Amino acid sequence: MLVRAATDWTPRPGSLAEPRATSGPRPITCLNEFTYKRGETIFGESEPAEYVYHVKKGAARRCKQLSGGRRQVVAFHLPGDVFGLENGDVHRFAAEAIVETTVQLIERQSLEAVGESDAATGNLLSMANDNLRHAENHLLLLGRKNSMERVAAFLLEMDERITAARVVSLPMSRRDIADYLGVTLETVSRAISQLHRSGVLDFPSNNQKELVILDRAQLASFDLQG
Amino acid sequence: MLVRAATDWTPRPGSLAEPRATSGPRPITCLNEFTYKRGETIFGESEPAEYVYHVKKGAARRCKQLSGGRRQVVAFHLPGDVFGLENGDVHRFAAEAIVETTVQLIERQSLEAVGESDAATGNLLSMANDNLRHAENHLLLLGRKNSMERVAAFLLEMDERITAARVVSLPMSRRDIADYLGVTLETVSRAISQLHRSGVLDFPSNNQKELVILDRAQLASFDLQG
DNA sequence: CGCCCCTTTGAAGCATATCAAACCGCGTGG
DNA sequence: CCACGCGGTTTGATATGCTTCAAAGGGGCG
Repeated sequence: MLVRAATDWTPRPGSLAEPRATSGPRPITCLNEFTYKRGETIFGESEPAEYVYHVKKGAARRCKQLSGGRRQVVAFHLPGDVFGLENGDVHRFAAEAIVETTVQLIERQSLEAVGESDAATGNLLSMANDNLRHAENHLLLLGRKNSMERVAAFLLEMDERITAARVVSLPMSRRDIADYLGVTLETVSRAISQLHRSGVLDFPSNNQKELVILDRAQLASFDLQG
Repeated sequence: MLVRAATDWTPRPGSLAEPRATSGPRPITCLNEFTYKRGETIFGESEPAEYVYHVKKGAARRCKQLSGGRRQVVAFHLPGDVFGLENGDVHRFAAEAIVETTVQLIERQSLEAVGESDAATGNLLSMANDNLRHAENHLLLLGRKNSMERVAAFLLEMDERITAARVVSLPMSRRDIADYLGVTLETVSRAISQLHRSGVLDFPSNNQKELVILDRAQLASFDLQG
């Protein structure tokens, strides 16, 4: 097992006064600056995404902590950058100040009202955000998962999307899968063979593009959860 | 050197009649279906992004060919998916039909007109697309680059963003860099040391967070170009 | 000055790439 | 109908790049 990442950086729970804790309507209408000290959490994973952040000074990292002490930093945010805009209503990654960092907070609602006034544009934005979410999930896979975790994640993804009558019909070749997962086709093949031997999946027809997942729970246990 | 990807799949240049070749205003106003055969290119890298594609049947891959025969598939698109919406006016990845695939073509302009009518929403969309572009570039890095290429790409990115008077001031630790690049901090350190020994960069002060890039061209040559 | 944390450097192990060959389903043509 | 060839897949053996484990250096701050 590869364990490549940080365990020693400690977000400080509840160390912040205003921006993280509030939930109701706030006196701020649009702009407001706030300064975080080195190492402080700007927002945590799964926190409500109430603000969008505009970096004025300093630097922040946006990242996710995975099991096994692994961490993936998806982006660094420097002065001028805007971050924290989410598709859903919670942040999918944590944001932390790398050094003392001043951000301008923008209420999300003030942006949303505009976006939703225009259905067509709202759809465009929603599409872009869907793509972004997929890309960011894939960053975790490519950055921090080993080959078995990658293949398990892939099969679960396909299982969600293209199952017809319990059988997953993969249209793409092993090479396509490999290039998607950032490994070689041999590695993909070996992982699938191992899952077959473990009884997690089976090949109902005599071709390799159709498979049945026999033990979804065990397959999920091969994947890594964020 | 790791060479992990495909060389044998061959997009067929100019094999398509209508959707790829046209440039002027077209009779299609909004919807139009088109079917691609297995292996056909739906659009190539750097082609004008005139349409957005809605998959009706089949499957497509969106990918980029890198030097050294490496390829990264950034996404598979299955029925119901929409793809091909770009921030700029060219496609940054190629799209190819994996099997016989029917897509609904939507003229990009018909969407854009709406988006730009609303400046605030246009900005939101633009922000989301900026994030998406960054994430997709990072997918290439995490999926297909070796450690030296990753570190070189990182230094070039930081050089563009935080150079003050020729000196690049990195606010983040080696561990942060490592978790961003999907390697260990030791690997980052070794790569930077090697670049130092090669005369590509130097440390003007006696701390490791400030560095000067002496030979930008050589540094770029350590990176991998898509 | 001395401690602490971060970084660098070294040595060894391991996961995955690479190289190679066998296997297999499938279409083709004899 | 079967031999043949072909592309894709599986499996095996070896190589290697990066991780892991370990320890030494070095700068900043008390």
